[in-house]
Amino acid sequence: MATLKEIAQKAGVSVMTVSNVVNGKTEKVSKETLERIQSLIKEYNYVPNLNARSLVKNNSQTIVVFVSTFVSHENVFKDPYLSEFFGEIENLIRQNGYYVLIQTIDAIENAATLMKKWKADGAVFISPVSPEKIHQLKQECDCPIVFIDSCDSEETSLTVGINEFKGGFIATKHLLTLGHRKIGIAGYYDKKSAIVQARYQGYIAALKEFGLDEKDAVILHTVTTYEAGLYFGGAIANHEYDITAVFATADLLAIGIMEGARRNGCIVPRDLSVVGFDNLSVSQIVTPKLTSVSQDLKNKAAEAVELLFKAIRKEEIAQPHIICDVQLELRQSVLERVL
Amino acid sequence: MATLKEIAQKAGVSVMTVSNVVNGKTEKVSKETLERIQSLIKEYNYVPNLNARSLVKNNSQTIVVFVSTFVSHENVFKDPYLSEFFGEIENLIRQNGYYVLIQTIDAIENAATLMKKWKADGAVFISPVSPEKIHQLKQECDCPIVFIDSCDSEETSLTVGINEFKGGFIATKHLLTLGHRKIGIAGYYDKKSAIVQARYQGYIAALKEFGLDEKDAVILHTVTTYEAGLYFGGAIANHEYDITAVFATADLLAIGIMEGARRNGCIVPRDLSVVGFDNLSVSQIVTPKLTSVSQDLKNKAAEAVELLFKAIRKEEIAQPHIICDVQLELRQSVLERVL
DNA sequence: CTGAAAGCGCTTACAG
DNA sequence: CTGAAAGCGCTTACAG
Repeated sequence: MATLKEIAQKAGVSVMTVSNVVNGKTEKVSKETLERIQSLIKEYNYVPNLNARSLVKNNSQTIVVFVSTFVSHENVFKDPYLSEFFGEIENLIRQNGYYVLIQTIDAIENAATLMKKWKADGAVFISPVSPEKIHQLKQECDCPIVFIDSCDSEETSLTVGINEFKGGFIATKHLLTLGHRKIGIAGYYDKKSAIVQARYQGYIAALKEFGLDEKDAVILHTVTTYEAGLYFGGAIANHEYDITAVFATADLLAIGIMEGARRNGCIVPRDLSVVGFDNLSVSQIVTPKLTSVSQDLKNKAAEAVELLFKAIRKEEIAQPHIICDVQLELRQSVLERVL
Repeated sequence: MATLKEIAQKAGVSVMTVSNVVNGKTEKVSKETLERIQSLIKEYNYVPNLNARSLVKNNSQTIVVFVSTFVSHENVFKDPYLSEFFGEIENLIRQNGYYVLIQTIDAIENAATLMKKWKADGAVFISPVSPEKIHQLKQECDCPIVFIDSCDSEETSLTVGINEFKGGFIATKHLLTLGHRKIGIAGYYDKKSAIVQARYQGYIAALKEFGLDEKDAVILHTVTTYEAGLYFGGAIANHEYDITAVFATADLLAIGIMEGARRNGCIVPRDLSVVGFDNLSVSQIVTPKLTSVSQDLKNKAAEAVELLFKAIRKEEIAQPHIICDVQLELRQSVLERVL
């Protein structure tokens, strides 16, 4: 492997001059020297050693993308939402001329060490992190970090999320508008999860707008998997819940509910209307196609990366907490309720 | 940020001694010194600078995972197969104590430069690479590289693939065994793609085993998308092809075919049997559930990573070309053909 | 426009 | 068991 020094010797110039042309500071170099060096670089196939550069510059052109395996200790890239979002993030970081180091972690504690080891210029956490952990991470790290789908109101935290409240609201309102009055909400109802809480609040707000209230809420507490959906779909079909529609806080859960209901003789949307959340591409493939709350992943990723690079460039950040819009994708899993 | 030097000063020892304890060479250090240094490391929260270490060791504990955007310039992580496989690979590399740098590339030419810049210890290409490109990459790089789903017979190339021939064979044989004699094969029939060729050869071999031959083959030439499937499903329903079953070389295509056929009054599996390829998790969610050729992604990833690290450790490699087994997941999209 | 030199933080023989 | 010193390949003031 050729080094700066070798190229400099062949060219009969100093190392510094070669360094300058490698880094595009060509205004400091005479035309002849420039050309001579450039052809030498080509000839010897010179590639700068990033480790050496990073050592002196004390950075690394690297962004670490963290994804947690807290919940499932499975392969997190099986999750289509996470994979697709990661793809968008990777794309944008690369376009900014940075490298992406991907790291799945089971304990947030290791994250800070990793960033320091690498002299990372920034980091993105694409799975939710609690406010306490966010606080801790900010203490330990000196590089900017953007947190996705995490709730933290501190001015100095950078977060990008979606309007969870609105998601719950428009899903429920859609069902109400079509005449449904007995509407369940299915999901992992965890008081600690701000995300789920917000969706639930949106659900309640919609109910209230139609003269119902909290005691009309029907909560189907469950993990958000296809299999759980099968179970609850069956339960609904067997009238264990008195509802004509259900808002599932995850598409896979919704799809499971549709299938579970069908297996028990309850046809969606004729007998039961279903709205999902996430608008996974699979929701367009199942029968009936699933009506779902959709987020614009491309936009969300763009906001996150923009926020990150603004912070890296030490620009002023007017709005450190970005909330992306959601909308309802109308498809075939919802039908008017004839009263 | 604390450095070795600082810790050494506080401890009243040389830099080398601290380096030794950081690297676990504790047998060279007296117990008291060891403990003193360890507590200092903790107190000052010392984290070694990987860039400095890499510079002197001329490696980086880093594996680059390349995924190409040749075909679609879209977000490649939308592809569930690729995402899941990447997740498995990432998992295993990390468990081996290495870091993974992910890089999507549109031109293979950039790959070699990147590996050199980073002093990568190894690389994995998770999308197919042509034999010529493989040859070129091996010339330019000095680190081991494992190629997934790529065909190259050179002794010095490391490849991990699946038994594509068997995949085509068992899918077709399954249909034949159930009485089907007019069986189409749907996929991107590209003479240059060894993968597709092998599946096609398996299809033909199965036909021959049942007294049919190449002229009984019905090729539905198409890109392997859901939308294309919709079209061909419709075409089949409208008798544009004289077939009672179809082997689709991709699940999404197969699912599209089922839906396209259904929309045109042709019910799967009653009127048409369908076999897919890849066994994506979505194939278990659609109605009817899709019978599909399945590969063991976990095993494939394990083989790839084992091969890579064997090469990195310079162990002898008995078998540089690994072909993983496939099997047929029987579900609901195939029915016996009553003659 | 170009050069000589210091230094980034680490590891590694070599010597004691 | 411990240390002094060289060196990895680069960048960056500083000087001319």
